[in-house]
Amino acid sequence: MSKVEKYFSDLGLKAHILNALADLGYEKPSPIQSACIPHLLAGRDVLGMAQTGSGKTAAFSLPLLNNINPELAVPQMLVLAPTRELAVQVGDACTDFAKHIKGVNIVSLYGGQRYDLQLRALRYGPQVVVGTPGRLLDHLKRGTLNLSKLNGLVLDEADEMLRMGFIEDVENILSKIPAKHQTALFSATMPEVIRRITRRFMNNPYEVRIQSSIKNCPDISQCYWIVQGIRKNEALARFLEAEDFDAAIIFVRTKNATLEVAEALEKNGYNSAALNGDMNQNLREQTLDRFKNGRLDILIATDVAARGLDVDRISLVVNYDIPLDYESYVHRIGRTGRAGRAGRALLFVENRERRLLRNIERMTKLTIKEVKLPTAEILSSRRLAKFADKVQNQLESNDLNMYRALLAKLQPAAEELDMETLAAALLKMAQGERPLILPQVPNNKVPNNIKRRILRRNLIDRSRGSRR
DNA sequence: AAAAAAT
Repeated sequence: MSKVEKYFSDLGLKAHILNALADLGYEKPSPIQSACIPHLLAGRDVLGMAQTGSGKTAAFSLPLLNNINPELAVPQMLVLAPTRELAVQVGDACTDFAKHIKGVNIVSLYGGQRYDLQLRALRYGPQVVVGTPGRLLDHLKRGTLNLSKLNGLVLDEADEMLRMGFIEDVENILSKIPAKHQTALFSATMPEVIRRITRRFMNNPYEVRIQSSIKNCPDISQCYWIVQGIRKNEALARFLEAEDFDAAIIFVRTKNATLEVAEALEKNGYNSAALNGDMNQNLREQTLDRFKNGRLDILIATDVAARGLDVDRISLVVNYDIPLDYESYVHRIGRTGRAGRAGRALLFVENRERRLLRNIERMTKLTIKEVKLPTAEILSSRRLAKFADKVQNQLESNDLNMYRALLAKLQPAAEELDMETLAAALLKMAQGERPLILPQVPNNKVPNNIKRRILRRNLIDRSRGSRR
C-alpha cells in the first residue's frame, strides 16, 4: 500500500461508525487497523497478526459492523472468543462502536450466565453475536440461535481457537453457517502448525503482519529472577513492596495456586483476589470488575486471564510460574503496556526452568534482563518513607489536641523519660508486624554439601523414571 | 503438562 492512512475517516467507514469513534476519542487508526479495515470492508478474508494491545478488536469490529444491515433482525456477524470474559469485553466494544447505528443489537452468549437473559436478548433478533463455543453450540442445538444468514465470522485469538480442545467446537459451529461467508482471524501469536490449519478456514486471505518496532511496540520492560534462597511467595511480597505499580496481575500455573498465592498476599495486607475458571461466573465477572475500577489492586490468575483482557490500569505483570510455551508468555505480559502506557513484566524462573527461559528469549528475539531480589536496605527505606508519609498526614490532621491531653496523662508513668525516648517507644509499637528496619536477606548461596545432596537425589529420580 | 470451553 503506497498511501499511508491517517484518520479513521480515510478508511471508508460510514458516518455513524465515525461518530461513535469520535465519541470514544479515537482519532487515528493503529497500523493493524489501517491495514485491515479497507480489505474487511470490501468483504475479503483477512488474517491479522499484530502484537498485544495494538487494537485488533477495533480492526475487525469496525468494518464488519459497518457492513451490517440493521433492517434485517438476524445474526449477520459472529465473533468467537476463548474465554467468557473476553466474549463480554468484545461484545461491549462492539456495543460502543455501534451505538449510533439505529436498530443494531449485540448479544454476548457464554457459559455460566442465566439462560433467560440470553433468550430474552436473542428475541430482539441481534445482528451481532459474540460468544464462547460451548454455549453457542448449546443455543444452536436448542434452536434458539439461527446462524443461517451469517455473513461475517471472526476468530479472536485465532491460534487458541484452532488448537486441540477448541477446534472441534469451532468446526461444529462452522457447519451451521452459510458456506459463503467472510472470515477474519486475528491474534498476536500464530505458531506455524496452527498457521497451516488457518488455510482450511480462509479463502484467499489478505495477510497482515505488523512487525513490532520502536514505534508500535508496547513499552514493556521485562526482567527475570532466578528463584534462590527464599520461597516464591516471600519473594513476591518483596518485589511487590519494592515496586511502584497501579494494578498488578500475577500469573500462576494452576487454579489451586491462584487461591494459595491470593491468601499469602492477603496476609501481607494486599488488596488481592484470585481468578480462575473453577469460580462461578458471577464471581469471575465481579472480581474482574473490581480489578478494572480500582477496588482491587492485585489479581492472581491462571491463563484464563492471559489473552485479550484490556485493563489499562495494569502496570505490572508477574509470571509467578513460568509459562510452558512462549505464546502464553507473550499474551500474559501483553496485559500491561496498553493504551500507550508503560508496563513492567517480572518472571520467576526456577533453576530447572532455565531452558524454558532460553526458549522464550529465542522465540521473542529478546534478551530478558536478570534482576536480584530487592535488598533489605531498599525495602527498609521504602517502608520508612511510607511510614513518614503516614506520620505527616497525622501532623496535618486537626484532631491531635485530644492526644496531646493523653500524652500528659502518659507522662507521670514515665517520669524520667524525655519526649524523644517516648517517641522511640511509640514508634516501635506503631511499626507492628512490619518492621521498619528489615533483617538482611538470607544468603542466596546454597552450601556445597546440600548441592551435592540435591544432585544425587535428581540422579536417583531419573534412574527410577527410566526403569518404568 | 495446565487451563479453557455447556450443564
